[in-house]
Amino acid sequence: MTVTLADVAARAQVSPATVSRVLNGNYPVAASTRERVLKAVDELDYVLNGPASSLAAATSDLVGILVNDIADPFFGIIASAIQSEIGGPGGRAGGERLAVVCNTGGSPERELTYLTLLQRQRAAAVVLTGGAVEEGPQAAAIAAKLRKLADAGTRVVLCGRPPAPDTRAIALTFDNRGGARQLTEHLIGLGHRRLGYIAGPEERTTTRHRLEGHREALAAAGVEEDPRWTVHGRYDRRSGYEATLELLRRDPTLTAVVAANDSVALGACAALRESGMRIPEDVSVAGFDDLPFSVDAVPSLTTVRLPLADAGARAGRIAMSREDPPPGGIATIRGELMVRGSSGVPRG
Amino acid sequence: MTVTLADVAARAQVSPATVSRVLNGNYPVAASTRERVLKAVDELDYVLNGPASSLAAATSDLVGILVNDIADPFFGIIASAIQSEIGGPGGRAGGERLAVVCNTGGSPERELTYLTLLQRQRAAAVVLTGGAVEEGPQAAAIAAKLRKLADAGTRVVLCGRPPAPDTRAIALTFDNRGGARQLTEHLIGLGHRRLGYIAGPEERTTTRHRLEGHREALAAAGVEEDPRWTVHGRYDRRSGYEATLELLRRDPTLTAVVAANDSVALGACAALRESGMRIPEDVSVAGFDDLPFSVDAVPSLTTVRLPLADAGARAGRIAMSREDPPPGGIATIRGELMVRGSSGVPRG
DNA sequence: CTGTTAGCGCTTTCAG
DNA sequence: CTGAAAGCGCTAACAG
Repeated sequence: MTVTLADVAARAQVSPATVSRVLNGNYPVAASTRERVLKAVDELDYVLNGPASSLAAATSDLVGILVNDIADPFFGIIASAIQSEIGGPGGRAGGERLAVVCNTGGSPERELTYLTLLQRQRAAAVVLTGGAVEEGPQAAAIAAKLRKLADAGTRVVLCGRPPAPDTRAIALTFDNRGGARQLTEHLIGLGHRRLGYIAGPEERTTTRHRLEGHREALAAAGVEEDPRWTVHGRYDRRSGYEATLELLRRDPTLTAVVAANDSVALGACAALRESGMRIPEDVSVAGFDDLPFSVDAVPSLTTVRLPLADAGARAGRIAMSREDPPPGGIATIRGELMVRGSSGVPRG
Repeated sequence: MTVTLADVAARAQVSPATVSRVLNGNYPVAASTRERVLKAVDELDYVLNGPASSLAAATSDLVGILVNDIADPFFGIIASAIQSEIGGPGGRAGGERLAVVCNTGGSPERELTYLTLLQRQRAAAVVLTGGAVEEGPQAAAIAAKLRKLADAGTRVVLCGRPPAPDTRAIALTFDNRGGARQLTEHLIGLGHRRLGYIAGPEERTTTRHRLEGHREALAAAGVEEDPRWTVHGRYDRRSGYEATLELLRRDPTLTAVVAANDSVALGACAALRESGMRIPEDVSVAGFDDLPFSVDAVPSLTTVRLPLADAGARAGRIAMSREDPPPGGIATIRGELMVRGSSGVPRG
């Protein structure tokens, strides 16, 4: 029923070994033979059996990309960039690699499951994107898994994620702390002293680093922080909306709201507007990431631009060994403060 | 070096077959034996070899999800819903399936490449999302490929994509034509007679259907259309921005702009605002899809809501054979008109 | 309920 | 440059 390599060999009057060699293009084959084989492949409409090939060669063309939330453009942009560097020719068997993205939903359990699945498939490389969860037994299990993957020859790259010690994983980390600090310094420079902060989920590294940067700026300027000014939520719009309402309830005198990311910031804007406050006249708002929609929000959003696509592309090239890993296996990627319409001098 | 099933069998003092059986859980095994095997698996830190397993069983746990643009939440939401129905237990070997999303970038060539790659891997199912390209040799090649996949036992489901005749693929189609028609009828009902239309890329089915719906409404109301009122672009914000500037240049008397989707509509809003026009007082704007950000745009966007998550979930269940396919293999999913702040009576 | 026995389809030395 | 042969690690009858 299904046509195998042996069928192709028979039709091209060569041995299976030869067919394999032309298909993989990793061994000298006479031009005339190659053509004959290719012709047979075409006529028979032959499709290589991936599992058989992977089994025999003990490697595969699968490359996994793990993201926390596939519906969030933050990850979409990174994943897209990674794929563009991976999808191209360069793999074994036919030249193409199967770059696939796996949606973990931010859950360490699912992350672990996907890593195991990828390990089973003997993936050629794995790229983990976005912040990690730092606590709980899962965190250690994930580190252990990364180590095993690396030991088994799978290339492991972290993109927008802090380094994982003792795992041999290459890390391209965003300087979330520094970016957040710059952003809050900007607000303080404008005269703000009462700043609300909408943080992401508690246990994530990204959340912690951004919050720390914010507090560093506050401390450096001698601004005392009120515990009521920090609220935790998720990295989405709705969360920003709700958190802002909560902040306003706790302290209506706030003059600025700093959000964990741009989506949250837009939710914050909506909540402020509905509460009858103007942006930035009454309250300034700032986001993080500089996703495409942030420029033409109304008013346009002050935020920190992260070079998502560049970082993703670089991670992809490193995963494909087309670019050398950074010295020490760790690179820190800085963000750039984008001052726009949503931030201004405080009212009153 | 790497531990195999035979090693586990030796340690648990059973045959390899038995180990396989407990791992796959598809065959009766004595509880005591099972425990012994599981213990050995754990102690040896054994990981199933996916390729070997797939080769022997002639199937795999891979499920492919093809999307046009992974950075677009439209696809992210669908993909996420599909994965949530697939990722769960239910596969062979260990219970988990590897649901992976492949980013085609809207290119038929890459779509074909991914389908071939998935075919190689003997994927259990493939879900194609979003509009298709209808012309060119690639279109036929893709149909042929889908047929072959189905013949080889891979379940093929189309989600938000028109049916593919003679391919045995199940289709969950969005009623783009009907939704677009309703939307334009709404605008006409408000009194608009000079409507600009920003269409998507020329050759896509989604583009064509939405445009046709728009024109149907126009024709039904006896509104004559000026060819200058239609501009083609991409499905993104920037495209909406540029197209709107172009429309305004061609005919400054337009009172409404209908966009191919919500992202395009937001770009249109930005362009209008920069041109000094108020929404909806001077120009009404309408989108399509009702993505999450559309409600709290300013003003909130009049659009057509597509039940993206529901459709994705259903596609996922059908792909997993957990839900019966619709009669005839085709289901049409309607959109719902959402009238919001961006549309109003025409000026003057 | 468990063991034995054949392969699944391909890659890869090792010869020629 | 090409062929022969020996597995890769697992599953699936088939017996017991």
